[in-house]
Amino acid sequence: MWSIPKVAEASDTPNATAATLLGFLQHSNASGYELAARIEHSVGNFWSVTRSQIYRELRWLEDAGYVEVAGTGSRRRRDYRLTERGRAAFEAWLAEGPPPELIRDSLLLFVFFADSASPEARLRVVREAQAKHTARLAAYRALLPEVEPLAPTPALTLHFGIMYEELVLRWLDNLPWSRSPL
Amino acid sequence: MWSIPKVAEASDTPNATAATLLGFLQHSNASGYELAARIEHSVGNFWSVTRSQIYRELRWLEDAGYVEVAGTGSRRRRDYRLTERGRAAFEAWLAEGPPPELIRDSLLLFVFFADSASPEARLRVVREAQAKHTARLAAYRALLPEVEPLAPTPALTLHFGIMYEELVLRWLDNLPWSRSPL
DNA sequence: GCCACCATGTAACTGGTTACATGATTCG
DNA sequence: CGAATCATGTAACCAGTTACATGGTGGC
Repeated sequence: MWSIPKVAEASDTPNATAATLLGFLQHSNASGYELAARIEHSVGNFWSVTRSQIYRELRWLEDAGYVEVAGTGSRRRRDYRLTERGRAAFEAWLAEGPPPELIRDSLLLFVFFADSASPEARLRVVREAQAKHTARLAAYRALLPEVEPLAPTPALTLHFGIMYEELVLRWLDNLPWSRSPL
Repeated sequence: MWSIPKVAEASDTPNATAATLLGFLQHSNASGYELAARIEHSVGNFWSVTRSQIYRELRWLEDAGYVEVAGTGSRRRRDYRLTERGRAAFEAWLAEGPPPELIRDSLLLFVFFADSASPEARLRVVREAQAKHTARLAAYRALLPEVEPLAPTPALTLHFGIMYEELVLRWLDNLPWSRSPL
């Protein structure tokens, strides 16, 4: 028995982060920096992407022929344009659909182990989480009337964000040690 | 101006995954394999940890003096015991509290871009997500009566899971294309 | 006694984050 | 004009996932 020789076939399907870039390049050309800025305030709320990643993926996308340099600016700025193949790759990514996701939240980890934590720590953690999530909820609510008329489909994710923050706050409120003053 | 010489000070605070191992070792000694099994069905629902990681962190924890080999079994099995310093490190981790987490969910990414997807893809994605989350919800509900009496604090995370799955299902149900038969 | 499966672990890769570098621009 | 800040990007590190390896065990 011989092992099947492994053809080093570079995968040609973009990962979710690369696909995000393709998605944003549909509308207009942009540099990595611009993409970062646009992403941060929209998708960034539920799909964090850092600039480092963006540049890496842009290089990869260029190698794959999914984007091309549309122009170059001062300092080392390069603007990218979506190619036809890139558009197709984006549509293929959409057609495939997202893999099932799991929650991954260290606040839950803390609560899981909360019996081992001091009452002070428990209370402080809950208070901090409440502050954080209250702020996010307010930010999402403020955003909604701006976003919804212009972009109803993306706004569906904002609705999710709002429902989620409300849920977390309800849950925090009902933690047994969240009311007792130590 | 000289740059400050960087002392290669290996950080001594465990990351959340390592802390999880310490948390589980509080009750009883265990091998990496056992830890993996215990974690998978409890914390694993909201803090996924693979065996590879576990072994890496165990080596690190041993180097740091937070766990020690308590015995060795067949094949290369090694059972670990929490040390006093390890217990202290776990408590320190708890006292510090979790960093604020962000949602990261590619289903939301899909919905964000859903205007570019085909109606078939939209419908299929929603249906698959509904199936997945319905199954999880059922599993959590089935687990609750077992877990809650024995471990009420950990069960709080199960409550969260249930509320979360219900929320996702509600949201999916209300997506504009989720009802229309294409 | 061998085959299938379970227990146990390592290695390699991918993706995400943090830290750093450096060229323009604005403003007091 | 010099300092602060913004725009742009690279490099190094860390954590998570996938794929592989190998030693025991229990049933036929």
